[in-house]
Amino acid sequence: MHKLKTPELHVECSACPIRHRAVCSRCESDELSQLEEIKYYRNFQAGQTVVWSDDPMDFVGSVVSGVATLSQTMEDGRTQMVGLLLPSDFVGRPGRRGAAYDVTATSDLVMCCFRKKPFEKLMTETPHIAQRLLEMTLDELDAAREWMVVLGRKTAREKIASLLSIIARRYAVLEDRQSARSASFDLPLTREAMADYLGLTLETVSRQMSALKRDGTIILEGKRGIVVRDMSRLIEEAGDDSDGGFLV
Amino acid sequence: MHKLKTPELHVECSACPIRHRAVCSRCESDELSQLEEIKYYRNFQAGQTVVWSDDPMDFVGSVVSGVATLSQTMEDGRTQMVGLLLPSDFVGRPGRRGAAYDVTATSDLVMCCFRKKPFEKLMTETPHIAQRLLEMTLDELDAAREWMVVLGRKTAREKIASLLSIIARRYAVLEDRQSARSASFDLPLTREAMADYLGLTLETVSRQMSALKRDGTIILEGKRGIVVRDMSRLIEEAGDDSDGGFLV
DNA sequence: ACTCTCGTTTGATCTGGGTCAAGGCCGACC
DNA sequence: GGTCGGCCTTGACCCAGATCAAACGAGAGT
Repeated sequence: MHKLKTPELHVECSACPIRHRAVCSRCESDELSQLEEIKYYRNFQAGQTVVWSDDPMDFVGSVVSGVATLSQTMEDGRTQMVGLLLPSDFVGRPGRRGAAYDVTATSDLVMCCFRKKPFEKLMTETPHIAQRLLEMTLDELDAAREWMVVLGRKTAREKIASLLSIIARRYAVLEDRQSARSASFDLPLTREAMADYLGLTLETVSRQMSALKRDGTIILEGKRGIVVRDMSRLIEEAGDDSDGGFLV
Repeated sequence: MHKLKTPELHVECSACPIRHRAVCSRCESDELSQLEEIKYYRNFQAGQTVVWSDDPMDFVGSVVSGVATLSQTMEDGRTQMVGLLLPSDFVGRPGRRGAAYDVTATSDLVMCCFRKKPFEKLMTETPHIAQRLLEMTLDELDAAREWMVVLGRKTAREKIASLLSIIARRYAVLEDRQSARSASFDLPLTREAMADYLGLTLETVSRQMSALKRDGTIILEGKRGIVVRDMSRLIEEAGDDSDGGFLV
């Protein structure tokens, strides 16, 4: 986690995977300078759409701050979220035409972007960037598959607990508080968005949230604030196999 | 699709992605010879486990013929399939420790394998292999996400229709009969395996199969043979968004 | 031919979560 | 301060799919 010196923007790019994960891990300065040239930042407001599923999507990038979702909608309106993008997550499909999913900001969002063409060129010229991207894509694939278990086999209560523990864990990592027994964070999703993630209705989400509150597993502070008293309790509620893995 | 000259085995490797997709697409002979050295074939019988989810998994490879599944099981026994491996699909996680999922042969299976260490070495030395693998992993990710929609938002009938049309489409591609109006194939999965894929019970799967048969969408020939009268009808039953995409 | 096993089908009943409907809460805007 | 519009909560009822249970069919072994 380091400050970028893009003074016009004053953004702390704790996230940028290319710089932080792919490049910094090897620190080759010529790549850094190439990346600086094609890099730019974009801001979105809560609720705004970043790209539509069939837009050309001429960039790739990663989330610096805020939360975005990837979702897919059937013609009759049923929608399913297929990915949750938290700070440090990468978006984009190098070598692919369209976006394939709707990308929506669910809170105010800052993204660090690279124009796609030059990024792809850079990728073919710089072997370990492709390797890093493969690495990251494998992580996403693991997360997606883990999520298939949630969608296919868990009860409503377990689904909610799974979602909360994933988000809590992710923020714990970002804030380096991983060993804490309790956790608190702002849940940047509406009940409807949670429902779309979990394959439930918003009423069921609401009822299960109330139930978890009622028996003391979580505390709701205002509309979005969530306090988890005891992470291990929550993880147990999630019915988690494989110790809860490292979803999303 | 070309014959391999590995005479000891007499296998037609229509599948091997490294050779066929990554290498053949560029045909660089030095790589071919390197690959030949670390390549070997493995046969499995129907029902046999290829690797357990926490096994070290010292190889990567691809399916030459037959069908395998990737699945995950919760401690209480609920299981969810997270991937279906048909001929030409790649298995393995270069740069990863374990297998992460149970891999099981659901029919007699031939795999073309590469020992992992040398394969990884080759990968770092040969940029476009990493790129090809990234490509393939992105495809898998798309398939997994498409499947999340099926699991999260489709009805039992739509789920069955989705599964059948995915498999039909995959075999159509393999056999190069893509434009055919009808399709027929052996469904190499038990009702239980289908249920595990679809997040249903085997009874529900059986009932929905009977229903699809009853109203003439499919014909069952013996226990495993399936004939689809009219693919477009089946795809419609699948409730498919995005024209049915290119799942799995 | 008989029977054992394994997968499958079908029926009867139950239930978790969906659906429909009515308020409640709170910040924004007049 | 009032009311309007977004969310969220809660209740009452319903239904798709789960669960429980029985029986069927086909291949394999004796």
